[in-house]
Amino acid sequence: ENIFDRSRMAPKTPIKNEPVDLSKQKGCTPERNPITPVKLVDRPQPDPWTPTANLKMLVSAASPDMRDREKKKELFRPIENSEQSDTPDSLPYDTVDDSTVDEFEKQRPSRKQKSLGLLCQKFLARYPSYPLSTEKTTISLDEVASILGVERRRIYDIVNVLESLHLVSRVAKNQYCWHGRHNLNQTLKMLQEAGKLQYGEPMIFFQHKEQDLEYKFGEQKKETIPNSQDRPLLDSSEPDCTSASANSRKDKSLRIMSQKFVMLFLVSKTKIVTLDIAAKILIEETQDTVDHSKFKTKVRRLYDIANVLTSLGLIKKVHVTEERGRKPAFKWIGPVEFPGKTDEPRGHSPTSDPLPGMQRGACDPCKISATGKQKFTCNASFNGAQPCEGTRRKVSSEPNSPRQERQDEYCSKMISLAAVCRQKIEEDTRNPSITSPLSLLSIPGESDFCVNPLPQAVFPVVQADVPSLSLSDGVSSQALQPPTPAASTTENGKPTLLPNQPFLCFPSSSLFMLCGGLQENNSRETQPTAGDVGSRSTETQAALPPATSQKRSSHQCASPSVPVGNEEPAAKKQTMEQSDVPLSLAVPKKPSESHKAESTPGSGCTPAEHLEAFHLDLTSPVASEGADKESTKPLESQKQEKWSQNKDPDEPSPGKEHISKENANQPFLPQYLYVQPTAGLSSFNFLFSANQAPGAISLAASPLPSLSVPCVMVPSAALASFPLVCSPAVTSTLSPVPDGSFSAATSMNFSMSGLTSTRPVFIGTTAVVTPKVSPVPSVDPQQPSHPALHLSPVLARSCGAVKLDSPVCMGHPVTLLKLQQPSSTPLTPKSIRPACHEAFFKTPGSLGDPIAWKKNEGNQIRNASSVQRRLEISSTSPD
DNA sequence: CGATCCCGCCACATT
DNA sequence: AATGTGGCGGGATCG
Repeated sequence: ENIFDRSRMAPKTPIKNEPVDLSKQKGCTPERNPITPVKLVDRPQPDPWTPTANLKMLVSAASPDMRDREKKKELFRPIENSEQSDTPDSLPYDTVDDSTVDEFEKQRPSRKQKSLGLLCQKFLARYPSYPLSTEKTTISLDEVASILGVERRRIYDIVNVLESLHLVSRVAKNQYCWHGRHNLNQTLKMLQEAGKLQYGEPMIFFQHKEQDLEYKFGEQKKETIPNSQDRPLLDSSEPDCTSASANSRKDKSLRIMSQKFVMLFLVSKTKIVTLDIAAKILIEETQDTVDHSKFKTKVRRLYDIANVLTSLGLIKKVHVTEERGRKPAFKWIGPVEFPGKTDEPRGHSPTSDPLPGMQRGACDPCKISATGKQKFTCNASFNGAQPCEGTRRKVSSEPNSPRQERQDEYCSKMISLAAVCRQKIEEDTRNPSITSPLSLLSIPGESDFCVNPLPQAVFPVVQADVPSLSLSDGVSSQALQPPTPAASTTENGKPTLLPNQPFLCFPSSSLFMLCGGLQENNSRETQPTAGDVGSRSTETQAALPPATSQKRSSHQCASPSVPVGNEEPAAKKQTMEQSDVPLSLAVPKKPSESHKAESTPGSGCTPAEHLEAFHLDLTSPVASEGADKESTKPLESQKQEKWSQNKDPDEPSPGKEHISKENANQPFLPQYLYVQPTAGLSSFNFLFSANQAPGAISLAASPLPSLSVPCVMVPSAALASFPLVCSPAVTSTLSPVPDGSFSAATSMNFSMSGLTSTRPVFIGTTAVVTPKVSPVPSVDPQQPSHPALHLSPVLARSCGAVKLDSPVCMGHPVTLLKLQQPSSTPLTPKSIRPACHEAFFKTPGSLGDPIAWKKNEGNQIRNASSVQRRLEISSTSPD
């Protein structure tokens, strides 16, 4: 196209030649000449100029119209430059010129293409999220500006925000140093703490009135202001800069604003901040007084900041329905809890990862690195201390996906499910014994989706709920009650575990691992990571639906994510069907002390890293969406089924139970491996017990011991969000806890929790519960071996072929459900399965080649919208 | 028509 | 003074 234009332009241009802004031209890459022979100005050389330059030249020369067009084009070029269109000939255009031209141009250039958010993504794509420490990446503003085809001014907008989060630091004039997200969590934590100080605790920014949320800041703000000034908070970290002088300038208002803005999110309970509120707060004025103009300006800046944060995957745009109507707002989808503290559980939501492509290399590495780094291992784990290491970071990928659309649907579904679940749950919960249902929550993301539509307080609810579930710890204790009726889906959604049950549910997110005995676990981070990329969307899916609160039956698991548990070969089928639900793991053992530990924030344990990766994935809305749907339906059906099933303990959650049993049986290994889901898997995570068979499974990647297996799958999504819990391992290794007790779980959670969010995963020790009974529906629960076997096979397959559907299915928790209730299957299965399948695939792949997977699948996946995938999957499932 | 937010002028800071 | 930074808000575009 450009070509065309150029050609057209050429004539004119040459003549004028004016000055054009060469300045801008800079370093563009030289293009091929193909096109343009146009003589650029003086220099005949076609090539030399970069596309941009040419354009500019032309533009200047050209009429205004032309300019615009040109500009637009320019934008593209940098990015894609080459698309030469071929035809210069395309007469049509030429002839038509104007009209035609316009069209073209219109297409391209839209204003959005130049948006700061997009620009920021491009910018971020150039650097690895987690650069090796060894490499120091310096960023030249001029260079970047030219490469990206924008004026330097725009780069400042991006860099200033990034700097506020310490992703970059200014080293010299025109030079910035890229740090990546390694310290992001730390920075966020600081901001959160600073925010608390300033703003006071959790604010109540909003209160949601029942359904609608409102945010009121009013008063709360007040305080903020005072402090706000202080930059110290913000930057305390930034030392360098500081040089004294620094303060003075107006400085950095953008930087400061950015930090404050982030703080608002971190302090907010709902994690949603409306623009106007933020603007008011940031303005310092507490009151409305502010002049309108000032307010307006502030809002403008906030948009700039929000675009960058959105690109970073830390927030996403949502709308809040208030009294007056809907207001633009942003929801925090980044990590919420930082190791030390507990905040709210959920935090992230979905992010899509559109970017992946962009980042490509970078991403992978990052992820990988991340994974590698961390492991979330909880070493101590079970024993009380939990030393977990991991940092968790959530990384978010970039949001952006369009896909969200579907979310709504999901949301609605979820909601309904949630409601149902809730009821059930409530009922279930009643039993005190059970602590709470667990919910998995996978869903944080969901809420997002929902949010808009649902006024209800989904968010709030969710958050609260989640915590409650968990067991432990401190995590979130706050919220405990599940219940709000209103609570939206999320609550429900999460899979709750039943108290007694021995299972754990994990959210779908990707990763985590647990270790029972082992401390280390291995996490396979890499895979997970990979998963993120590829599967992100999918992953989340699993998480969602948590609703089931059912008691013991596997349902729980199922609900949100799909857990899978089973897997026998034969079983596979079954399993597959089950799919969606999150898995629950059952871990029989108990952990002894762990709980306590858990209670603590778990700073240590979390597997941050993995999480991070996951988060990314998780975050993506898309994923969540998917999850929701899947989960939802299933849930419902499940519920019913479950209910019925509940009766039969045995059948129901096969996977889980047996697992648990197995675990019980095998006490040995407490360890589990966690495998992150890869993209495909997204939802599920697998846990393997260390013990088992020998190498049955070897994960490709992982070093871990191969485990044989008894694995548990956990939905990845959930995990990400939530802290995982590890059950104590199994058996005895740890101290034996009473079976029933949660302790084990707790402990597990604990560690996990630290990580992530609040949501916890639970693992119940339960073995107790039904091990016998329930034992897994799927196959034989009883036989521990099976599981192992199953898994292994699966794994093997996965590795080998990865594709296997069936295997996959098996793994998933879902299966469990199905097993229990065949009837239900139909519904659920579909939805579920898909997920499962994917998950499996991915997983396996991940195991084998995580990376490869990503690429392959990821791409594919990406291509297809999540929805599509689902559909596809679902279709498949039927068989 | 309100929400977004691109664009780039221009002031202030730094060199 | 030149150049780097970045506040700021007009007004175009989007939805």
